[in-house]
Amino acid sequence: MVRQREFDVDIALDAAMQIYWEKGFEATSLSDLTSRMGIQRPSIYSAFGDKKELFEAALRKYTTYHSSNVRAKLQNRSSVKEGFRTLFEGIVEEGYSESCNRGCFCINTMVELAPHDEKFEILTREHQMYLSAIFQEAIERGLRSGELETDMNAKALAQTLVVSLIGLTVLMKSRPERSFINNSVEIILTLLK
Amino acid sequence: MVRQREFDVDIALDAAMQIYWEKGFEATSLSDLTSRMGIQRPSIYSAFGDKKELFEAALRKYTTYHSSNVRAKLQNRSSVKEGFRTLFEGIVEEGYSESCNRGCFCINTMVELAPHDEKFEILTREHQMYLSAIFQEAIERGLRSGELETDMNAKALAQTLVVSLIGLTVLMKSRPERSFINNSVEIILTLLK
DNA sequence: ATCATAACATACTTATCGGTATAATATACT
DNA sequence: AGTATATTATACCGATAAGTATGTTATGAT
Repeated sequence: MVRQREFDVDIALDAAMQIYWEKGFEATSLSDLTSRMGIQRPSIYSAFGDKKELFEAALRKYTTYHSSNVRAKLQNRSSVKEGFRTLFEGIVEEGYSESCNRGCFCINTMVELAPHDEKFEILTREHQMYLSAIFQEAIERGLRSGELETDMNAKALAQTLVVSLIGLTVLMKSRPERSFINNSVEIILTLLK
Repeated sequence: MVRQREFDVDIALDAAMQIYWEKGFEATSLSDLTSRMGIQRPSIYSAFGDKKELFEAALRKYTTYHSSNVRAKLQNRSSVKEGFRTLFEGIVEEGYSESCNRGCFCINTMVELAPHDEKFEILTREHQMYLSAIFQEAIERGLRSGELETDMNAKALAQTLVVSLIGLTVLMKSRPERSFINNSVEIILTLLK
């Protein structure tokens, strides 16, 4: 039965993700969304629900995409240290190259919505926990292979690297001098020894 | 000549700071501002300019207040290490105790406005640079007194602590388990040795 | 006491906000 | 072919956004 949808839900959601990522929840209007997604207002409501539900779907899409991205960066290297270096330096390069520094959609949401909306407090927290688990696995791999010989707890170290990555990502938004960032990255990476 | 202002500009600005700090720029309406500041709309415009100029004034007030707060925490201790511990643990306690976790107004602005408004990119960057300088002074004091004997560059170390503090402050918005934060703080503070 | 001036409270303007009612259109099933 | 149903585009809704015009009130200078 019935007429079928003319747009691809996943492509539309990706477009929504891009604009929410760039502008945040409040600063993005439904007109922004319709023009970027290439569909009309009622199509958004029927496919995704209201503005906030669409935002949640976009953020969920982002976190899965981001998780697998991070995992890939850490796994596609034989050296764990090099994996983390690639990850951290990637954030830095991205920050300096893009004209508008979007940063990390999840971190942006942690700042904008988590304090006022429990759903996003949980969603963003869980993503950070997941990243921490990915980091921990990588560190434990390095310990087993003998590449790392730190006496620090792998979990605690992973958590610290998550905190550092958040700090770097956020600080990049103010476009500080490269030396500031480079200095920090070097010291953070010395934790992996 | 002429009628004199019935409200205290500084008190009104403080009220504006509180609400902007709590809700951010976009989510704060002029009605929010008038009710919290206790003055009428035209009074805001005549005393502070438009919504964004008021925001800028509020942020400037915050950064000076915040800088001196941080400086005090680091200086009112004989031990530099204890000073940093007080600072970091203060952020953590604040985050868990407040019902709405406002975090740091400057960091919030770095995320919300810096990527889209050069004025705030500069303003927020300069505040972080200033904090870094305060941190560096404290570290150098510790080196001179013999309390610290790190072989790391004091400036680079200060910059790393700024990055870590940003990361902690932001992550607190998702209210992670205490152990996550405590682990991180301990490892970050081991950089000071 | 009068006058010039600026702060005040009220009420308004224009634009845009998020969200929806409506009617036309297209498709799958009988 | 006809019918039921969901999608589409258009146009609209009330509410609220930021910002301002207006007339009243208070004060310092003459």
